[in-house]
Amino acid sequence: MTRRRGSPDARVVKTHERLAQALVALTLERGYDAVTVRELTARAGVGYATFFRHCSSKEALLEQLLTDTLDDLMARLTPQLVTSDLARIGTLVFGHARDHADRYRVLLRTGEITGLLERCTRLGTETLSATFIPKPGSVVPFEVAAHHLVHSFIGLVAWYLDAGLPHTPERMGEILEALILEPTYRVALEAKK
Amino acid sequence: MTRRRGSPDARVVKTHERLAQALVALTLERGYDAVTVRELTARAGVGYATFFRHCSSKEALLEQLLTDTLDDLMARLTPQLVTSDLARIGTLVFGHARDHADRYRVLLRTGEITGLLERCTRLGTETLSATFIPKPGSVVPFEVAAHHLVHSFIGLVAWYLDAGLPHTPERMGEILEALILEPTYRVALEAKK
DNA sequence: GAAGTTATGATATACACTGTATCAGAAATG
DNA sequence: CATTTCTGATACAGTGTATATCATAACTTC
Repeated sequence: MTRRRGSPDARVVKTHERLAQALVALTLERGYDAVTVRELTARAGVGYATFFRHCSSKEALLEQLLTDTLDDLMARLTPQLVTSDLARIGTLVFGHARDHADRYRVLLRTGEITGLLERCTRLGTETLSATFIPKPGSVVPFEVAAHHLVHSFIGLVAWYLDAGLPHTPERMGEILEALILEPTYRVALEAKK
Repeated sequence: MTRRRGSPDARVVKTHERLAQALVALTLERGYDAVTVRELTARAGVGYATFFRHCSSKEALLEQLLTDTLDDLMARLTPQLVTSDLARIGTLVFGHARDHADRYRVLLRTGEITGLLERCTRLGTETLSATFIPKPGSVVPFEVAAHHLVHSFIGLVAWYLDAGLPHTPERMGEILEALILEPTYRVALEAKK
């Protein structure tokens, strides 16, 4: 039974951490599909049956990894959003990706499984709608601009990780601004009055 | 044994077509992972063992679907590339996607499995390198620009299909130009002299 | 159109992985 | 320290993969 509040059993958190870490490591080694639950538990140093006491499936573990990571990222991002300090968002995201590179690699590489793009697009569209309105007469619909912004942002993060973190988060923030944010704003968006 | 040349056995092509069609249909219905080879052969009206005489696995069938589709697309695109008629590329690609919408949906939805992004990035980078050089002093490296171009292009095609083909290929070509091609060229590329 | 070649269908089988159940023992909480 | 709860080990049924075999049907070539 899950404990309601206060003190989670130390064994539970330890097992969960080991499983998540093993999933990341094995996915990077052999690819997500090739990883079996038996390998996973062996790598984690955990009994086979114990896995199913934590997750209903391998996908559920990945799903929770995404949720945890997104929650952590949003906790750092939200303060910048309320102060409308949009310029720093790029730096923060790329810094977060760098700090959790392996985890990000797994989540981005198995993005279609976790529904990462859909969830981020929803977040991004809501954020955009709060700050911008469609630019009148633009050839680019608002919906397309929002999708493009999120999708190419994620793509840039994925490239950053695949390329082995060749630049600082600040530099990547500048690239993001020049290649994606500024053009999208200029062509399709208008600041809310 | 595979025939060397001339006349491929009519049974082979029929079986292969049925299998490919069944894979597309079932993937759109239940999702790629949920599709089993048994379902596949049942839907295709083909014996179970026959599947493995054509493909080594479900992934191999998907892989071949991607190869066939990319070959067909490139055959239509190449003439435009040599005449440097880059403006028409967008229209051609979106038209091709519209004409083979279900197949595209499957390939884009399972992109990480088929390695679609990697192969398209290679193609796109080669094409770009033939026509453009890095813009001196740009904050955006050539490699990043090439990756961005291809990745966001693919993302726009994927949106087009998910949204249910709400615009004409010509209109999508204009959006592509305004949102992706023009900004990337302006910020990071320079025409070869 | 006939002969020979080749793919197919049906069936059986070995193997791998999943997900669940059980139970004794270890570890954490209060 | 006593009780609760998690864990490890093991067994098991169910499902899906991949291969092998053989009689039959379909196709190509001449």
